[in-house]
Amino acid sequence: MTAEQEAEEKPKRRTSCPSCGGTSLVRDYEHGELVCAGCGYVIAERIMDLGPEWRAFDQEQRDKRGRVGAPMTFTIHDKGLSTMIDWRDRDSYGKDLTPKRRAQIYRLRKWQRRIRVSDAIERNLAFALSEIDRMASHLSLPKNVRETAAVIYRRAVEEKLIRGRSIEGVAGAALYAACRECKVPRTLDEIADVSRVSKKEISRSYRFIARELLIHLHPTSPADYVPRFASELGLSGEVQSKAIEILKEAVEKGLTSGRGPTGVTAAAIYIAAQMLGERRTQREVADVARVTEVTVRNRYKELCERLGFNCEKLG
DNA sequence: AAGACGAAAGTGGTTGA
DNA sequence: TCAACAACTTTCGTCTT
Repeated sequence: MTAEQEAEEKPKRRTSCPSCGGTSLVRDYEHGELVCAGCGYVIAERIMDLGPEWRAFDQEQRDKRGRVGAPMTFTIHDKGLSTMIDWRDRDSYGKDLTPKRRAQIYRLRKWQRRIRVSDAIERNLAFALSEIDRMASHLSLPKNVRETAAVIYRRAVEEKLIRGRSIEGVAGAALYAACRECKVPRTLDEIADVSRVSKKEISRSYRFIARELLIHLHPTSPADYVPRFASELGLSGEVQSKAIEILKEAVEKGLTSGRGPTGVTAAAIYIAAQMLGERRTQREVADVARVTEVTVRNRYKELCERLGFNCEKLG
């Protein structure tokens, strides 16, 4: 049995190296790999890091860095997490404060009260922005996309579009819009995967804020998906350019309108890879593009027919 | 045996009355 | 609000490499 076949059998957990038989396996979380310490054989990729993302060298640090404690509550305005200025006019040693100090503390308390009122909006914003950031890092999105998403979200707040909608939904929608605006498109599915809400909710929010904020994005160009899909398939730069070339022609002939851009992209990559002898199966291409083989096939057929490729001779 | 192909029925979202 | 509709998916059987 080959290593690949063994790796396919998911439920099994590897305890020994299929290459050298060694039993000391190392989890390399930095690269997300399970590696044999003996021979360096990479047994599994994309393993999940189950531990915290921080490191601690002693108990004190662990206590400090651990975030698992009493649950946050959303019913208290500040989720019970904010620092409160004590009402007693004592310092931390329990001594009385000087009159001057007391006056200063009084002013601080006053401001804390005031700030809390406008805090409702800020709180909403802070939560949404951290949510955007969380999703963006799951999707490995660059900073400019996060910034754009944040700007869109802020505008949505200013226009009072959040009311009646979930913060997560709008955050997802903002991120989706930002991705498209920055020409690093992610599909709604991908956003939904890292979001806490459904795809439906995100798309509803997206349509709504896009209309209200007068964001009109051009329909996503299939070519924008090429680099990501191609690199996920481990295809060369030549294949990418070829795919983009094919797509350009397809756009000119109107083969893309009304079609899902990902399906068209998948087909173009499939053809390009075949032409340049870096053949990938329809299944592989379909998987990275998150469409079905059938869709790849249909687009592929159309492209071949209309662009005059000879399907039979491609392989 | 895996991959490619195609038919047919099903699904979720859009559109227009 | 509802039905019609196009795109896409799911499923499954057959053909090809």
